[in-house]
Amino acid sequence: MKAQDIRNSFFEFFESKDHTIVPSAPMTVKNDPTLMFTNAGMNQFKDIFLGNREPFAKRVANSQKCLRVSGKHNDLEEVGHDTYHHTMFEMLGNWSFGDYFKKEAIDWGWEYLTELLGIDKDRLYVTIFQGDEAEGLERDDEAYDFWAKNVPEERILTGSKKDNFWEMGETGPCGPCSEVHVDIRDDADRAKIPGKDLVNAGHPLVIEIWNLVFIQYNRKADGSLELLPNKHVDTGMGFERLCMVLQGKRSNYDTDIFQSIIGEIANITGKRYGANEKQDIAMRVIADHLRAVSFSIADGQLPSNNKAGYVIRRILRRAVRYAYTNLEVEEPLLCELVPVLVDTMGYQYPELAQSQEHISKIILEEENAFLKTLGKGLKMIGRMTDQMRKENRKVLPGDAAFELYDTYGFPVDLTSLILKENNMELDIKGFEKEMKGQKERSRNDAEQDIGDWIILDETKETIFTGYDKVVDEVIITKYRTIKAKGKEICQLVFDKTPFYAEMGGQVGDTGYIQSSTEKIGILNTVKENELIVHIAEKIPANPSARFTANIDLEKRLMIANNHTATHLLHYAMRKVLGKEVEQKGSLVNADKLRFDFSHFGKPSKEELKKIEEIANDMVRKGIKKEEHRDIPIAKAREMGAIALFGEKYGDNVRVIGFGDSVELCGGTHVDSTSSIGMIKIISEGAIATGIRRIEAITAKKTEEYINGKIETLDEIVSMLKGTANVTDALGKLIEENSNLKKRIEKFEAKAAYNTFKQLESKAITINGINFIKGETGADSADALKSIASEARKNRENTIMVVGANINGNAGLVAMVSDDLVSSRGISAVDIIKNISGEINGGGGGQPFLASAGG
RNA sequence: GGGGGUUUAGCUCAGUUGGCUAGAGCGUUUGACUGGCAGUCAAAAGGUCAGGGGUUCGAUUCCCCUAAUCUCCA
Repeated sequence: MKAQDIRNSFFEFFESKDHTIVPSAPMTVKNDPTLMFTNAGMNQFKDIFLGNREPFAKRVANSQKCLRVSGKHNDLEEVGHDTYHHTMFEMLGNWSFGDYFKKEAIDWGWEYLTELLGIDKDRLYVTIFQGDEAEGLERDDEAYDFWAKNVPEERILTGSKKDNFWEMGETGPCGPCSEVHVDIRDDADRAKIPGKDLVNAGHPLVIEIWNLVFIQYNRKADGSLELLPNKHVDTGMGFERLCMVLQGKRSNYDTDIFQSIIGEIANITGKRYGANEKQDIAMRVIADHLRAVSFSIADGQLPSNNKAGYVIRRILRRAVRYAYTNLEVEEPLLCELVPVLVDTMGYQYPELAQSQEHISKIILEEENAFLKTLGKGLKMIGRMTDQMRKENRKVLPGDAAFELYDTYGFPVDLTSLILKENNMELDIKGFEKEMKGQKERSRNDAEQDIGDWIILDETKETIFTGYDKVVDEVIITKYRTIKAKGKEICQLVFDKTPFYAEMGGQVGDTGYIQSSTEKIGILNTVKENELIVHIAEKIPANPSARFTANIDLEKRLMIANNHTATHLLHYAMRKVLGKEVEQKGSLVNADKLRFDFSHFGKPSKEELKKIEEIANDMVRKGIKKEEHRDIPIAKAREMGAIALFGEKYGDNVRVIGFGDSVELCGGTHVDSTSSIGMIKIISEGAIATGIRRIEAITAKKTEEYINGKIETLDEIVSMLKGTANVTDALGKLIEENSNLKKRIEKFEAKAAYNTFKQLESKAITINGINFIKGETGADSADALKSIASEARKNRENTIMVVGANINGNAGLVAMVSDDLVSSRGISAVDIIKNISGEINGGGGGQPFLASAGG
């Protein structure tokens, strides 16, 4: 059975059980401070579990692309060394939101695996939660009973809290879970040790394939558990493992999902998979990481130097490192593999196929950059080993290796390898100590104390009224405080709010709320998943009061100007530069707008001018806003609305149109484009391969900008005595200036020579050495030095000391001609040190020329 | 978010207790050799030493701030 057929059979099975099949959410996560990447199928439903959003369907199933590389689940360092760890994987899942519970979840799970897929029942084991005394939790007898109807009792095992109690995080929904394990060893091995002894024991061929989570509790900040009113089912089945089982393989990497990629690696490198363990590891690493990086880029997360982007960069570099050491590949390799990946996965994930060219280019760029980093590191480590050899040392100190790693990004295992090749070793303990210190610092910094929500009102969803209102009557439904680094952040949630929460590049609103007794500033508004959270100055003395919420109007208007201008520029760019221009990110605040877009090559000045022209024509026409709220996404597409890849849209969307510019957008806009006044692009540049950024301003900011420019120009014109052609006049001036400079230099050199000559005529002889001294009219230390240099150029057997009044300070320069320095060891520095006391100063320099001041 | 590094000519980089009139290689321009090109030799142009502030007689060098960039940790 091909991978694609297996995926489809899952969808068809749960469709027949009245489930709605939904597409995978993007692998990159926005609006959730606790999560950078989707790491489980349930992420996109988190708000439903938390009770912040009503479910759109009671039963849902999907295949979710996941990435596990940071935080609680971090398998990165395992990947490649065994046959089943992955960074990116697909998770098949079925979900019940307050609908069916343990019975159906268990029955259907068993039915799908054994009847539909025909997995041998003798090879399956299930586990249930054994209970936990400390938590006051009992054994999950319910689950046991339902399993017992399908499975012989000796195949039902119990598991501890670690394996069989699932928690989303420190706080939040949780509950017991039941896992299905499969034993794919051959019969001889199975006869020797019974499979049930190997369940959850880390055996690569006795593995968990499905986890059924029964969410029935909520974990509070104080650690206690409370029963949820609505119980949910959350299941996850690792797709790659399932394929391995069904295709009769012993390794995930032997399935058709990975084999095409590995085949291509073998093809390019000329090495055979299966011939050599070290090379096999590298090939698995590369195949796995290629998927993670490519999908991430397709979802809009490019490799970069911090946060999520940095995680992606690290994955990519790990792959390059393995290619470099184990496969001896010293040129970009991953970028060559993208087409094969698109061939095998593009049908299920069209976003991948769409950005193929872009992905290849980005990866190529990254690979080159890292190969350069490696080259630098190799040079440094070469210097270190040379030094060690000289000093006859064999052990590289841990802090040196740490510096290589921490500051220059040179992988420590490579350091270790190179040392070994030189018959040296690494003080690994010292390295780890440094590493621990680094982690400590970061942890201390990140420490924060999140309080429980204090719930005043059971209203779940905040209604956003800010499209129509700027002031609204609200009540606080819940609030909490977060302590971090001695600062306290107060968060408020309302039943409804005119405050726009930071989203889609548009910054959050600020303003204040007021009751009959107090007024509290709102410093920012952010989204946590779907929850609109107001960051307040403080918690109100009486949180149950009624409040009037007021947004900062002036700021909101500027933001709206800039957001609408972004749409107009986007439209104009697609018109001028072509339809392949796609938005890759944007920032809209009260001061300016920033817009990143995909485009290869620099737009010409004329093109930029044309873009501005088209957008400003639309501004002047005073086009009225056309807004459609809550229309089906299919209809929006019919209207020609531009949607963004890597963005999660619900079934119903909001469409904003200004004339021919039509976009899906949740932001706030002006009623008529005339409010924008004028759009001015103030910068354009590249930020990554194939990605460029423009910045622009609108309305009053444009006026200020243009007036500022005109003022400067006026000043220049008046300085040039009102000349007609400023550029010509300036050009002439610059040329003249440079000619004059050259002439002055010549004169100064000549003057210096003359001064030298003049002083030389008064030279005296001491101990057979010509001695020249005197005060000069030089006005800078450099001029003094010039005079002394003339002497050095023209005379042997000479010592010279000259002085001058330089801006009220005494300046002295001493010169000793080269022959005296080398033959008699006389140093100008000694001379200058001796005499600088006379002028109350200090000095120094080289043996032949030294200066002092005082 | 925190730690460390980097920023010097168009490019790649030197510059060692603070003082050399700030250098090299490549590239550019010009000249010579050659039938022409490649090449070799010679010469020249090209620097607000990232920006701002401070210490000092004097800062590319030391200290502080800002920005960009790299890197590690979270």
